[in-house]
Amino acid sequence: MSHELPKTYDPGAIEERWAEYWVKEKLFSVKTPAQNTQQRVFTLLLPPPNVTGRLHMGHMLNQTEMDIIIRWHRMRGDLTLWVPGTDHAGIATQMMVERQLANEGTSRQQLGREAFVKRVWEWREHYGGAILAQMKRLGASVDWDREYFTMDENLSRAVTEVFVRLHEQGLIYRGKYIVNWCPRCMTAISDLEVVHEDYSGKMYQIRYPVWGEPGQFITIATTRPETMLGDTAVAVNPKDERYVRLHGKKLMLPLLEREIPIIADDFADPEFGSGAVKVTPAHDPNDFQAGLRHNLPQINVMDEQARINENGGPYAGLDRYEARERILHDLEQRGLLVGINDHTYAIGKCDRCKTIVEPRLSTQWFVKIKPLADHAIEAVEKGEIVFTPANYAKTYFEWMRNIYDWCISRQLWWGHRIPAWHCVACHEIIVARTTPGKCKCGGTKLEQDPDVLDTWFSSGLLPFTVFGWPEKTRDLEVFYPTSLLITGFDILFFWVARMIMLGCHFMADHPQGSVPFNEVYIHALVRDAERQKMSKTKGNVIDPIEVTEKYGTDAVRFTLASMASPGTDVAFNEARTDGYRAFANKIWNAARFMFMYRDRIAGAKLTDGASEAQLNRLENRWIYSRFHRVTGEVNDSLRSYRFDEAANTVYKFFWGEFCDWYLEIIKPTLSGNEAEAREGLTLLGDIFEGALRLLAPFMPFITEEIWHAMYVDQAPQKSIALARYPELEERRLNDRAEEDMALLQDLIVNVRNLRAEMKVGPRTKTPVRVHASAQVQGLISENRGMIERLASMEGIEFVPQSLANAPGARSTPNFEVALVYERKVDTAAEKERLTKELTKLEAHLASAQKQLGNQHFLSKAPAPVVDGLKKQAAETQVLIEKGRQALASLG
RNA sequence: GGGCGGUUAGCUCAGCCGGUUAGAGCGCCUGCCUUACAAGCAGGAGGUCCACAGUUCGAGUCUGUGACCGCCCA
Repeated sequence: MSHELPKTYDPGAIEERWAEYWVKEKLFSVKTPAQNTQQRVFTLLLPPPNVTGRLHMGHMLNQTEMDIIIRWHRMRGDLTLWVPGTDHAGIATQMMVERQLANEGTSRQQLGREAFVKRVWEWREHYGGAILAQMKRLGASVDWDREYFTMDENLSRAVTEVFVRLHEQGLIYRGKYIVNWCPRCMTAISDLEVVHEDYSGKMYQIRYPVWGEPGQFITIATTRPETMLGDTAVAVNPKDERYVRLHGKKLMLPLLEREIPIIADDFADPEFGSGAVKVTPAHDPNDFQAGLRHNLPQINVMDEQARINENGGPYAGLDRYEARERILHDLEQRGLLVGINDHTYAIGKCDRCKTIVEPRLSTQWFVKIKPLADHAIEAVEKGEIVFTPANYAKTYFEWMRNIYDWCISRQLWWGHRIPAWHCVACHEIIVARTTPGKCKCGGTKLEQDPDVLDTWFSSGLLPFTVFGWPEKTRDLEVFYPTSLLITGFDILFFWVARMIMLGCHFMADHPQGSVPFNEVYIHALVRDAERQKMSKTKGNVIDPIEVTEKYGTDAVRFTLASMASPGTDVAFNEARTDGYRAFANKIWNAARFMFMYRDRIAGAKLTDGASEAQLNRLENRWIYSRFHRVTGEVNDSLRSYRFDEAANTVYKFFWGEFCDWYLEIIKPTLSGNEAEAREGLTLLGDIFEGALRLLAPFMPFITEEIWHAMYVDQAPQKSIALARYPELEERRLNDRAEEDMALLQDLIVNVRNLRAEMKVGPRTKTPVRVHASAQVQGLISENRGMIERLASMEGIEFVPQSLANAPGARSTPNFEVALVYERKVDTAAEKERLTKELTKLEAHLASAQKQLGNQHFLSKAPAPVVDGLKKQAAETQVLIEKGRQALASLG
């Protein structure tokens, strides 16, 4: 087996190969476990992307976080299941296919319902689920054998079952209410699917003549004058003295010249406008309520495309905005339009197509939500579900406590058809699991309700339906509740809240608890580098596949992980990705370094495990200690979903300690005595292999490639993803080694620093003088070779006298060091540097002394803080003295 | 109108339970193609932690007020 790695890291050359391998080998497939399985279980459900969707950065962030957590759990030995799937996405998909039909010069109406639905299925066969293919390429370690689609037969059956049961329990009802109506999609939509926007429009003042009292008017104000065609009253506040004399009288509705009553109702605000308000029960939710209170007729004046219908008299057939113009014109002619002023108000738009929503009276199906919400609130209050970041629980409560019934019917053709049948004879409605044969009245002509269900109705059931509910399956027993949900805050209400409500309701008797997941991790939005929301119209959308091709999947994943700190949005910055590609390249070259020595040293092996004998060397004790400390930190960070911390910790360790220091230190060992070189290389292999496992959840591709290459014959597992994740081993921690190493690094950096300042050429080796305690001298002597090489120097002379005022010297609390070099120090520059440093030190000492002089501090602050400050003050004092001497000696 | 979040280096962001001299990446400056890596190495500059007031022995961190930016809900 050849271990030649190309000189430059080329992600394109390795990633596709491993991505295919993982899928082909079914490495992440999980079979239904046997009855007696004791393994800890970790389950995650992929928030199903729309079947119409293309992968965007938000998905990639979401999936990266999930994959890191999943790979981490799997490597920790859990039975780890990640279930993928897609959502049929009612409106979105229907729109997509309708657009296609329009291009072909036809329409769904011309096709008819059955043919249209068939057409959508065909569309799905050809184009659906592109996103899952992209996920495969990105290496998401999901169980592809369990892939679902929300319209699958079994899932659809479960949807019917849920609908019927809720109906039986009185939690689903049908009725005529004001709903948000999208005139373009020609369907009702839920409150959540309406986005509110400020709109600079006009407010119109219109006079309504008092019936039978010529010359008397009430003036009302409205932003939607066209709805006056449906007015069935005008309301005034009962306490409003201006109108007391008109109570019980009637008005003439202008244009249609209909008689409408004046009603007294608190909802008319005396402070607003004239204090009188028109009441249109069929086209405004507040008016609808008022209409019910006063028994007013409801006159619907618009059809499903928001054109004025036959109730609009002469305006019938006009679009709502044409009608507005005509009505204003006619009112003006009659002298009834008495004012127009600018007015900014909120309008609702359809989330999907941005058409202005029309509140409209129509018959729909609703879920009575309060009983469901109560349990869902309780589950979070009791801590059965924990939110991270915690403040999202507050947002959740806020919404759940002010929740309205959920309109679940949609006037679409693509989706789960409502399992209700209407008897043509007696209009009875029969809700049933299967098509009923006949009605109670004996009628056999039954027509299924034409509506389909809100897409979120079915996705809200997924945590249990993907495991076979309503059957009592073994999967359900083992995998429900899922362990964690990772998702964006944008679907907190759409999806997360609904899953909790439906899970708590339908899984109430589940032995492991009814909640659909025990934890929810909410991540932020991915924005562009300028913090702008990515959008097609702005043209600032970063295509994850494109950046992936440019920098490699591992680099993009690492970027997202390292920027995913909770609470703030991710401003995706390609410069960062470029930096992490460099990191991947660093890992790559460190591996090449290791393989180079394996080829060079006779009989060398990388995977024999570490030799304890090697631990007599400081650098080895140090790197083991560091590795285990870092391992502990990474595990802690992942436990609390601090992907950013985990990524940064592992990055700093690998690059800043392992590569920059350790590899440099061991070079002579590796090219020296053969036996020692062999041992040294084995130890290097041990550390490297551990580091690869530590990195694997973040960068699965490059670690997989190098890991396999480390084994001469065959790796112990089919994938590094199946190896064990590193765990902190206390016995490897070595404070002493870390302190000693820190001191030596400090010495080396100081010498490098002096060399740079005195402009010593890189090839010139300089001797140094060191003044230090006997103990420190011992440490330096033992590691003389390392120090000389890394600091490009030759010869260390220990001197008894202080070097503080020697030219070109550096002082630290542990040692003083000076270069022996004939070139003169740049006196002016050195003076400046010393002065600056002294100022800093003095300020610091002053503040330390002030605190130490404070009795309250001494008595109240914890001992380690006081001792630390004392030690530090003493050291600072010494450094100041040395600095002053040095400054004085410069003249 | 109600609620939530943010403001730290030129840029993008960390900074955990208040505790020693506030960190990283990118960018910038200086010197190096040192046989793993120039996508690199070594060294360096760069901060009134938005403002004010308070709590505290001690505040980037906690509290209040204000300014600015953003988000969600109505």
